[in-house]
Amino acid sequence: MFDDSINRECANCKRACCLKCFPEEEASIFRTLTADELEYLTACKQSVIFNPGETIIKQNTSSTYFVCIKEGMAKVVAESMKGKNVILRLVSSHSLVTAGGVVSDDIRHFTVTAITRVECCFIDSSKLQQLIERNSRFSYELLKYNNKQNIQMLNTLVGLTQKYMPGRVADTLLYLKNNIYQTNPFNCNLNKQELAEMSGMTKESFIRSLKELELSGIVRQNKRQIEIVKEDDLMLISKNG
Amino acid sequence: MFDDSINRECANCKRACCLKCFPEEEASIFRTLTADELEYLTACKQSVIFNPGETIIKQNTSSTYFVCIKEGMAKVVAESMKGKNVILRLVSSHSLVTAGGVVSDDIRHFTVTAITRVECCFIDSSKLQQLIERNSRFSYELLKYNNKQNIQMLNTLVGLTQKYMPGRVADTLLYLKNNIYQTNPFNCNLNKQELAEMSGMTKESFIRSLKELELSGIVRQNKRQIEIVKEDDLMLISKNG
DNA sequence: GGTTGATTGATATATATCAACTTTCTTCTC
DNA sequence: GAGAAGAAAGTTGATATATATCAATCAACC
Repeated sequence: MFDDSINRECANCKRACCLKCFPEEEASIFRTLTADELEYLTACKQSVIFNPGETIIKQNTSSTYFVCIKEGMAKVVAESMKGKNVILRLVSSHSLVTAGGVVSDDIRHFTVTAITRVECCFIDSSKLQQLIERNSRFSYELLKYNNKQNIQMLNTLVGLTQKYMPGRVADTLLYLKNNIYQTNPFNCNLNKQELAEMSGMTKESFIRSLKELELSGIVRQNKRQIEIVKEDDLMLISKNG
Repeated sequence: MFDDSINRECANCKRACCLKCFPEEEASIFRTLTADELEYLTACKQSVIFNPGETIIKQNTSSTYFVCIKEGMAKVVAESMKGKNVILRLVSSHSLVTAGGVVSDDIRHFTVTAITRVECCFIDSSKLQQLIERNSRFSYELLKYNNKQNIQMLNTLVGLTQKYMPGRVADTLLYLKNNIYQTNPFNCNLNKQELAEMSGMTKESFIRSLKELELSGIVRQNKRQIEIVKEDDLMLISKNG
């Protein structure tokens, strides 16, 4: 889709300046920026590559950067005591990741870890503040984006606290199909531990619950490929908790 | 603190126009507004009074208003299927309540119900959008406010999904003392059912868990008055889940 | 005196934990 | 590049436990 040579150049140089990170066609927050503003935002940004398993942002650390994912997939994790984690959502290309900080404080409120190889850019968060000053449409989009995440988090909260395991597993599967992979038999690049952390349970419980769905003929799985066979039934399970 | 006659007038007239709703001394989002902008925002706002138990905002309904609490206390509730609710937070004087909508969509994502007698104002949400256009500091504060709520929700999510009952009860009690009543033996105007809904459990479980804390001498309770006797111990329980 | 909220007890159940085992992936060696 | 050895991930079963549910009693309050 993009000029490959530019992408490769961008990936290699430490202080890349390619605007391709923010494609105009995308329904991105950044589409509200003028060429000048985009130039300002992306000048001197740091392009970094992470390998699977590497930490991109670490919870409870202080930072004055925010991150834009250019390529690959990462998980947004809330770490609690005793290594019990909750995966809040997955982020991929063109996602803006502020990790809860940036505007309210400089503390990262969750950890972001690469699942696949991730190409991303670190941009100084003060630039965001400058742009909010200048461009009200940008502020508005940012606010909208924030709000959406808030609502998503609300739904996650209600789901995790009120639904039984089958409902939570159904939610995770539907989220993966509809929001992440967007194909039906999808090749899941998350392990069972991670899927369990998305569903608020132990991996053993997740496996058992998923197997139930398999035995009912609602889903099919082969290694890491998952197929939702009876989506209506799965949605019913999601709804009835 | 305020001129009583104005307050009374404001409470009585259906289309009140008093600016006292947004006191300058308060650390309010509205302090960033100019006199003109504040005038614009508050002109023609609807002042309404709700009795305890009455619904101020109803989840899943569409609305083009947002609410400012002038006086009293209300609970922000996420309703799930089968009457299982989660109380997300309590709001009182000078709280801005958008119920998850306003900027992203016009759908209310949770219910707001009066606990005490509540005086509040309904303001057209399009005005908010106008002010975001005009005043970047206001946008910034709004964004900050949104972010804070996001982080609070995150903490709630992690607490409710990862902690055992004693930890969740401890969280609720500390929240009430530190953020809501701000006195130590506080007179709680929530019933046990509501306290349970704040802690993600049934009322029976909440009562039992609270009694444990009472028997350990960590809290004391007399009717609806709750006193936190050993705050350090309670914080430890909150921390260790 | 009846309705509502609070409390306690007995029991059921969803889910976690622990442990064993199997499969798949990785890496090293020849 | 094939096969062996080791590590990691996945799976299954038995058991423990946190929490919900149901039912009954008790206290408070119009």
